[in-house]
Amino acid sequence: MILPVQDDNSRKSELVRVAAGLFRDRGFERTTVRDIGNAVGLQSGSLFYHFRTKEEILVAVMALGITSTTEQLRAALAAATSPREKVAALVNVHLHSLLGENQAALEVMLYEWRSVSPEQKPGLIVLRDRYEDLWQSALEEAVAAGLIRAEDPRLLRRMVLGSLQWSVQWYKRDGDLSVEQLAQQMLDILLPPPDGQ
Amino acid sequence: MILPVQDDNSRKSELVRVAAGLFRDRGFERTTVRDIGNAVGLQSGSLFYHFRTKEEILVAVMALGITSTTEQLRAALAAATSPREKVAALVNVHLHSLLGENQAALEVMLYEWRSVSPEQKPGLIVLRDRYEDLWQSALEEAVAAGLIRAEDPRLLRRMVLGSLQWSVQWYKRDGDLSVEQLAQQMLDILLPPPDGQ
Amino acid sequence: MILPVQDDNSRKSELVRVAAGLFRDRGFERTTVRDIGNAVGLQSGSLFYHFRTKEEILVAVMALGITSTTEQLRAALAAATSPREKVAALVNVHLHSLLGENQAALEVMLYEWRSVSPEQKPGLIVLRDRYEDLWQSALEEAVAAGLIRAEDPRLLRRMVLGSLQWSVQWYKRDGDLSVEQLAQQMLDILLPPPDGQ
Amino acid sequence: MILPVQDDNSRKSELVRVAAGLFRDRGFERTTVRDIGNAVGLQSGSLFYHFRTKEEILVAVMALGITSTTEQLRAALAAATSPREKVAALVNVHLHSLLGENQAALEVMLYEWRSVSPEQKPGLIVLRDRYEDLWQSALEEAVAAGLIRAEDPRLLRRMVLGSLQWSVQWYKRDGDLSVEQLAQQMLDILLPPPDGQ
DNA sequence: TATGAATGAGTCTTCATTCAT
DNA sequence: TATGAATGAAGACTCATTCAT
Repeated sequence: MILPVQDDNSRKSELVRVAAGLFRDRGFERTTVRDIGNAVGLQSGSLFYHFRTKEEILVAVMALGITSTTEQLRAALAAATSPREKVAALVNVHLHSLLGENQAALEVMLYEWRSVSPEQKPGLIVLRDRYEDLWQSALEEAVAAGLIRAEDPRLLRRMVLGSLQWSVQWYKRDGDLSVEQLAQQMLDILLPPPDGQ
Repeated sequence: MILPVQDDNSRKSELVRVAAGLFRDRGFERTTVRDIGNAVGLQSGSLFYHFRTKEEILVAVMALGITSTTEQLRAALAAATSPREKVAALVNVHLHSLLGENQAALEVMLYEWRSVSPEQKPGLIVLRDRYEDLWQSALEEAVAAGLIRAEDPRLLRRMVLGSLQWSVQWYKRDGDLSVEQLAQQMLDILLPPPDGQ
Repeated sequence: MILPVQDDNSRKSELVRVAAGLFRDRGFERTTVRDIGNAVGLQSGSLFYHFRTKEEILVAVMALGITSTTEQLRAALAAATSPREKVAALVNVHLHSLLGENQAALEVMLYEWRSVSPEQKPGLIVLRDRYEDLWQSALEEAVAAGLIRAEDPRLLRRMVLGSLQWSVQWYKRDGDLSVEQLAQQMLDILLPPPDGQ
Repeated sequence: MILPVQDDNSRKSELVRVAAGLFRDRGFERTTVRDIGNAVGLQSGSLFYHFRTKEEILVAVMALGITSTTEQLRAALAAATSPREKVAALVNVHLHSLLGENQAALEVMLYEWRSVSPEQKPGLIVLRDRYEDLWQSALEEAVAAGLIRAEDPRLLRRMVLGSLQWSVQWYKRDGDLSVEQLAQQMLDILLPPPDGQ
C-alpha cells in the first residue's frame, strides 16, 4: 500500500515537493539525485536516508499528486448542487492540479509513468482508479441529465480527461489566460450552454 | 531545415524505424545506443556513422512521424467531400498514426519532446505547425457548418487533439477494439449525429 | 583565478602529484583516467569526485608546477648576493624543477600546453609570466653588470630558458651527471668565468 | 631504414605535407585520420592504401623534416667560408626549418617524439644523429677558433639547439620579426662580435 | 541525521583500422 | 586507387547507491 507522505515529516515532504518540480521540468531520468539534493540543501547521499531509491521519490511524488487531487475533487463534488456544477468541479480541480502555481505532481504522474517499476505500479493504479471513479460518476450523472451525449461513458471520460491533460503542453503559466478562465472556456466547449441561451 | 529521412538510404531509414519503436516502448532516455544497434544488427559505435548523436536519431524519428502523418492527412482531406468527412479524416489519420501497427514515431514526438535540445526544436515545430494548420482549417469548417460549437476554435483544436493523444495511455493494441472502431466511437462523441437520427 | 592545490586536501594533492608523473611519462593524451585511478588506488569514476574533467587535473598539475617553482626561485634569489649568484639561482632552481627527483609538473607544462583549452590558458599564463618576470630581472642585472652581453634581454631570456628546457629531452636521471653538476656546467657556458681566471 | 618520401608519388607527398601541418597545429593525438583525409580530399579509409598506420604517417613526416633540413644544412655549410659563417649557417637553416613558411615537419619531430613506437625510433634517431653531427663539427670548429668558449662541446651543442628549439613556443609567424632578423639577433647573442667593434 | 568519499556499472561517443565493392 | 560502411576496443564521464564516520 502506498501511503501519502505525512505532514509531520517536514524534511521528507519538502523533498517530495521539490522533486516534483524538478521531475516536471527536466523529466525523471534527466533529474539526478544530486539535483534534488542541491535543491533542498542536502548532499546526494543524504537523500537515501529518507528514501531507499530514486524511484521511491518518484512514487511518492505521484502518490502525493493523485491523492491530494482526489481529496480536493471529493470536496468540490460534495459542494456541487447540480450535474453541471459537478462537471465544472472536475474541470476546475483537475486543471488547477495540473497547471496551478506550485503544482507539479500530477503532471509528473502523466509523463513519467514509464519510469515506475512493475512492482510499484499496482499501488499507484489503485489511487488513480479512485480518482477516475469520481470522474466516472460525475460524468454519468451529466449524461443521464442530458447535458452531454455519449454511448460509452468510459470513453467519454477518457476523452475529456485527455483533452485536459494535453493542456500541460501548451498552457503558459505566465500568459494572459488564468486557469479559472481556461476552465470556464473548456467547460463551454464540453457542455454547450442550454438552448435558448 | 529538418528533412525527412530519404528512402534511398535504406540502412538509415531502417534505423529510424527501429529506433522509433524502442523509444516508444522504453523511452528515449532508457533506450541505449546499444539497444538500437542490437535491434538492427550493428555495433553501437557504427550508429555514429549514420547519425552524429543519439539525439539526431530522436529528431529523425520525430520528423518522420510528423511529416508522414501530415502527408496522409493531406491526402485524406483532399478525398473528403463534406465538413463531417473532414473531421472524420482528422480522427482516423491521427489515431492510425498513433495507435496503428508499426506506428511509433508520432507517439515518440508526444512523449519525448523534453529530450530535444533547444537547437533542434524550431525545425520540428515548423513541421508540427504545418500539421496543426490542417487540423485548424478542417475544424473551422466544421464549426462554420454548425457541426460543433466553439467560441475559440483554437482551443477546440487543442481539446480534440488532446482527447486523441491520450489514447496511447489506455488503448490496447491487442484488445477487442480496432483503431477503426475507436475512431468511429470518438467521432460519435465529438460530432453528435444530426438530430432526428 | 587558478589556485594551487591546497595541502589540506591530501587526496587531491596526491592525485595531482601522481598525475604529473603519468602525464610526463606518457603524455596527457595517452594517459587515461583509468591509469591515474590505478596509480592512486581509485576507480576511474571516483576521480570525478575531485576534478570535474581530466583537463582540470592537467591544469592543476601545471599550476602546481609553476607556482612551486616560482616560490623556490623567489627564495633562492633573495638569498643570492651578486648578479652571478642570481643567474646561478635561475639555472639551479629551474633545472631541479625540471629534472629533479619527483619532479614532473614543470615538464608537463612545457609539453602539454596544447591540451589546455582556451578558457584555461589565461590563468596559467598569469602564473607563467610571474615566473618569467623573476628571470627577466635577474638577467637584466647580469647584463648591467657586464656578465653577459645582449642587446635584447628578452631574447636573451628566451634563449637561456630554451637551452635549459631542452635538457628534458636528453638528460638521463640515472646517468653519471647530477643535476647540480649539470647546472654548474651550463652556468660555465652561459657566464664564462672572468678573464684572467 | 627510413626513406624520405619520394617526389614521384605526388599523392603520398602531399599527404605528408598536409599531415605535418595538422600534427603541428593540433598535435598528433588530437589529429584524426579523418582530419587528414578531409584536408586532402580523401575518405579516411583511403589513407590506408598509402600508409599502413597513422603512425607511419607521423614517421614519414618526421623523416621528411629531418632529412630535408639535413640536406639544406649540408649545402649551407659547404658554402660557408669561416667558422663564424658556419655557425650562422646552423642557426639560419634550423630556424627556417622550424619557423619558416610551410614548415612544420621539424617542429613535429620535436613535440611528437613520444608518439613514435620503440620500433620506429631507431631509424629516426639515425637521421637525427646525422643532422646533429653536422652541428657538432661546426660548433667544434667555432670553439677551436676561439669564437665561443665551452669545456664540453656536446653540452654546448645541446644548449644552442635548445635555445633555438624553444622559439616555436613564442615566435609569431605574423609578427614584425622576420626569421632572418631573428637568426641574426640570436647569432649576436651566441657569438658576441669581436672586441674592438 | 547528515556528510564526504568512493564504487562500479553503465552511458554516449571517438577513432584507427578493415574490407567488400 | 578509392569509397562507404562497419568494426571493436577504448575513451571520458555520469550517476544511483553505499558506508564509515
